Amino acid sequence: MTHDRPRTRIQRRNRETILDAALGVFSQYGFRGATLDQIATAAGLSKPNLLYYFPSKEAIHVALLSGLMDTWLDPLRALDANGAPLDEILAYVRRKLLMSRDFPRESRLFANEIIQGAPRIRPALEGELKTLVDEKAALIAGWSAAGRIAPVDPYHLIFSIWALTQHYADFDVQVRAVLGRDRDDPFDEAERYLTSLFTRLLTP
Amino acid sequence: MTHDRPRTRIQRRNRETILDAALGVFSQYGFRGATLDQIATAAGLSKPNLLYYFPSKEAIHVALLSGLMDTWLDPLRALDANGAPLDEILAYVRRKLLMSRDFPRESRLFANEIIQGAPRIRPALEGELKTLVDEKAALIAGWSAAGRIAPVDPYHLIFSIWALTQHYADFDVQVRAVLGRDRDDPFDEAERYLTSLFTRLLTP
DNA sequence: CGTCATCCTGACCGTTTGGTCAAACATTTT
DNA sequence: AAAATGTTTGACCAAACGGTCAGGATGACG
Repeated sequence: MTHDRPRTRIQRRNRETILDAALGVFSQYGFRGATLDQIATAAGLSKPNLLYYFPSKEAIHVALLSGLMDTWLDPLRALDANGAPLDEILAYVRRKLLMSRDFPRESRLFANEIIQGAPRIRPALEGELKTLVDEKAALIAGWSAAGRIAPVDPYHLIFSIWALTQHYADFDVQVRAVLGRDRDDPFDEAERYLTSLFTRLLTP
Repeated sequence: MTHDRPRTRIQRRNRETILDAALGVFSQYGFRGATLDQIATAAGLSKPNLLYYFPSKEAIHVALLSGLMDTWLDPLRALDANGAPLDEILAYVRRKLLMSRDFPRESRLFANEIIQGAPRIRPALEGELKTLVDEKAALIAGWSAAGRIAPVDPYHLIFSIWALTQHYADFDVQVRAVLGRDRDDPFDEAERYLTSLFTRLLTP
């Protein structure tokens, strides 16, 4: 059984190779659209060898998703109650946008899962995710009530940060098609635009 | 050959039934993840009968996408150069949000296609879509330069409208999971929030 | 070097997939 | 009512799918 925690370096290396390859395939085609052969080819391994490291296709997908959820929420977790409200939120936007730029495959994997109805991570959405958002929404509502930022619905503020930042990862093809070739990097432009947007929105 | 324009009522009815069923399946599982059997079952027809009306799985997908593109751009097309700038943009946001509420499957179909790298509609993105956005971006830039709305990057303004409105369709499951059961309809809340957001952003 | 656990693969299996086809059934036209 | 046209299906096919397995190759280690 190699399906527990990895014991050797080969296991660690190959499991990582597989997850990296699977991330690329799953994020593009979704769970049902991805095939073990695609993943195996991308990983440079044989199909039976994949199944030596993971018991099934679904196990690979689950491993990716559960590993992802934590990373994905980190930027929000770092929202600090002791910081300056506007700066904290702008910093959060920036962190989230950087994740879109540096981990677009992860963003698309997540998007695929949600669009599909979140069959595998619904519990995490209603548990872990909701708990964290509730907590941070309360924090933002506090800032709002104290007049330190303009009054906003904190939940929809968070949604709008997710939507705006993830859009540049998930819809990258569309963004680049519309902007054309001879422009600045979309992510640089987005950072300026989003900073300005949220500054205007939240300044009391 | 029934693959040209429909001639009889039965053809018109069945083609529509098939497209409606296919929309549900493709929008949830993506092109590769969807199966003809799923579509056939959803449509209440036999699989060979599907292929009597459409030559292939891909033909169904293409029929959906090409029919969609026009509908999808209509709200933006209606942005009127002669209207009051802020009202025009707010009305556009509202139209787009209504489409997310009333046609979430279409939104997800589109999202799936883009996330996948737009293999079937890239030309439309770089042609039809880009042309329309360029035109409307110029209009918005004009309003901006004339001081009728606050200065903004018109392209990213349009992106942000897309991102914010489509988020409520594509990530519906997540939105509802986070908001919980005992709240207002997410789309009503979103309308108030987005109206306020764009008003603050664009008021000079 | 030997040995033992780990790692890898070719061949294979049952099922599902997109698609075909001849023939049956239904409808319209004459 | 008969002929012609349009619609539907059961049976079928080759390819692709997720997964298994016996056994060979490769490494770790005394």
